[in-house]
Amino acid sequence: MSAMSPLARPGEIGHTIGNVSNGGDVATIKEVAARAGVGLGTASRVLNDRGGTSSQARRRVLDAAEELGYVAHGPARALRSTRTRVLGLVVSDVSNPFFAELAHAAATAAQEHGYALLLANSDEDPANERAHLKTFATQRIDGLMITPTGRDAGPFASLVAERFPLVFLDREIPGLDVPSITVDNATGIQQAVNWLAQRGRRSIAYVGGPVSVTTGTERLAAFRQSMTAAGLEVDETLLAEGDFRVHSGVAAAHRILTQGAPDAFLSADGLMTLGILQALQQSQPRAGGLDLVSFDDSPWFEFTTPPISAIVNDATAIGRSGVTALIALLGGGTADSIRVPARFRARVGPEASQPAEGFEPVHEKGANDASGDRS
Amino acid sequence: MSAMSPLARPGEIGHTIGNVSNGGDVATIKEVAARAGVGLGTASRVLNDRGGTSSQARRRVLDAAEELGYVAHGPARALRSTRTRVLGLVVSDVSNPFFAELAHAAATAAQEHGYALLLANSDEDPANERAHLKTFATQRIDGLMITPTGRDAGPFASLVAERFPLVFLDREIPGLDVPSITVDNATGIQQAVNWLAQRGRRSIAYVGGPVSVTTGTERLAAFRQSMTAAGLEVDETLLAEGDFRVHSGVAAAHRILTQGAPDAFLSADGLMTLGILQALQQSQPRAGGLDLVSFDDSPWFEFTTPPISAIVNDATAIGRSGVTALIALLGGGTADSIRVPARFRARVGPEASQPAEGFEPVHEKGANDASGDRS
DNA sequence: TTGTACGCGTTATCAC
DNA sequence: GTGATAACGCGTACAA
Repeated sequence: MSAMSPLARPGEIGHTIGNVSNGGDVATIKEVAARAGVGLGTASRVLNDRGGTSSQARRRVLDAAEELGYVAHGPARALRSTRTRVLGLVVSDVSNPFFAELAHAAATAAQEHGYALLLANSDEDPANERAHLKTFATQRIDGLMITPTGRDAGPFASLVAERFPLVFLDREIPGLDVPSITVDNATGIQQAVNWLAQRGRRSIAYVGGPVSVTTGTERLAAFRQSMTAAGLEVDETLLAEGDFRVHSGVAAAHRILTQGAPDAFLSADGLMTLGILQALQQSQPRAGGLDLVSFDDSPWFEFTTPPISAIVNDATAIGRSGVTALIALLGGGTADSIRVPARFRARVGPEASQPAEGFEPVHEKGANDASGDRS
Repeated sequence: MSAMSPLARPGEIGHTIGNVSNGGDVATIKEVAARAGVGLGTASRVLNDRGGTSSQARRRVLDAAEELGYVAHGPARALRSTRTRVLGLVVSDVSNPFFAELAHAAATAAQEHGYALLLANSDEDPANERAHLKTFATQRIDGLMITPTGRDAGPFASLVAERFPLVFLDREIPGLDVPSITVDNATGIQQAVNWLAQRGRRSIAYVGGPVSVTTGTERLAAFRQSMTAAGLEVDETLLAEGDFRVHSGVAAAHRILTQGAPDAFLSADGLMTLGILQALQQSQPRAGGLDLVSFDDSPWFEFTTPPISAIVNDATAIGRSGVTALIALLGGGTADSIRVPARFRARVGPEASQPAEGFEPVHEKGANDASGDRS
């Protein structure tokens, strides 16, 4: 059945995608050339828009391609050109809203540049990460974006040595000269701490990420520094190291609440924030209230008790910028590392009514424009 | 530089992934064979674990491959075998938590079966969908999973005619004989409506999805039927059609609240639920309270006012089952359509204290185990 | 401007 | 058990 199936519209995909169940009998460029009555080279030139062809031949080739439903054979093309038009994205965990938004942006941007996107989740396991890199290597992706797990340069050393197009997203590996698109952790944390300090909070608990990744270490360092700068003391018993997952937030908060009585919690990531919230519900409400601040924003932070203030981490910007940087690398150029700005979004309940000046208040009903309505 | 870069560990990916910036000088199977002192066929047989080789030759080939850092060339392999070991997933929008979880499960399952996963977002636009199918076709994916946008069989007709491995996820195209993994919309909605009825709610507003997709129509039909079965009347002014995005939930709720005074809202998807919640905050709280129920669960539903009850839509099961079905198709077998069970999770605030019997109460603090802590 | 021949890396089919 | 060799679909240098 090399004829088009009756239901298929001309120019549609369809029969051209088949390769397994059927005989893989898709029109080849050779057949297109034959039908157009031209040589193979001419057909190739026309289909790749490379000029040097008579408009007559061009017409005939395009018509033939249309009629046969020709779709270029990527693997064959890749074999010749050493380019697959496929990018790879290894993310910690797409089911984390931050990475989901990042993946959405990256996929869209890749598509805009004519690239397909292979997705994989490391789930914070270096073994998974290695396996995915191997898979991607076999697929011969043209470039790689990754949120690296761990601080080990090993898995990337050879890529760097070969100057393979590589971009780190959200995190980086210290000492490796690889373009990275990261958020401005320090400023974000600092704004949050300052805001808490202005509100009179003095005993601030901090639930950080794993020190094995830069987002873990940078945010923790920023917290310490910001506390000192604000004239507050860091109580080591109010510090916990989580793993960017919900449960670690629960556990951390429970432990902290056992050992002390903080008047605020600062969390290094959205999922742990959820965990902290769960733990808080199970504890006695503190007189004087308690502020909760999260790295990573979510639209529902507005609706909890207490409302959750956030350091807005622009995943879309990181995803898009990552693709842009990678495309530059692919073109043989260079790409600079980028620090995406973070901005603090204060949210307070109706009872605590004096807003600290200089911060964006969002507790008026309906003033929330970043409502997660994206598409 | 066909020698291994010094930093690379043996067996690591690395230089084998390079193909653009460097000369693409990766060890080929031919070089492996030469170094092992065997023929090309023997090398291929060993590297593909196809037996029929002496253990001696086997050893030599594996050693040579290790030393050269050989990684199979997927495109070349695909050219010959007509199999890419790549699956495609087109999802409505990965930044929607439901689809994010689905994508996570699908990617993991694919990896377990030795497949890579191409991801794309249709963003509910048929034009995007077509473009992605075209891209996937060019890449010669082995099989496709998709949450179809619209009811038009056109884009899939030729795939079906060719018996191309195809599975619908979450939705389906009526009249098309394609295995689908969908949730049991009817039962889920029915449980929700019954629960609301038992709580004495009589004026229930419904914010549905677009009627252009089966999740939109099925859930709406189930709502009407369940209302009737529960002895309740459907007030047409309390019905709205949204588009599965936040803003449509806001708009729908505003319109409904202008025209009537429902004592409950039922939403066909998690994002619209968020929108409804936003709208509710801007309106006068209703005496007697108001129940909010959402198709799709989220861990934070526990913490809002009012708490949000949910019809739990198991995205992980859908994603995993989709891959399983696709793998069966790839093996030349058949796959049955599956209806994943939905279960209702009631959540009520502390003030409304008489729980309806027969439903799972989750408002006790800390009883929430499905806390979104996945990885 | 056009057609032809070669080779990309791999697997499958043969004789040996 | 093993090693040549043909083919997969395509881009391109080269000849015409």
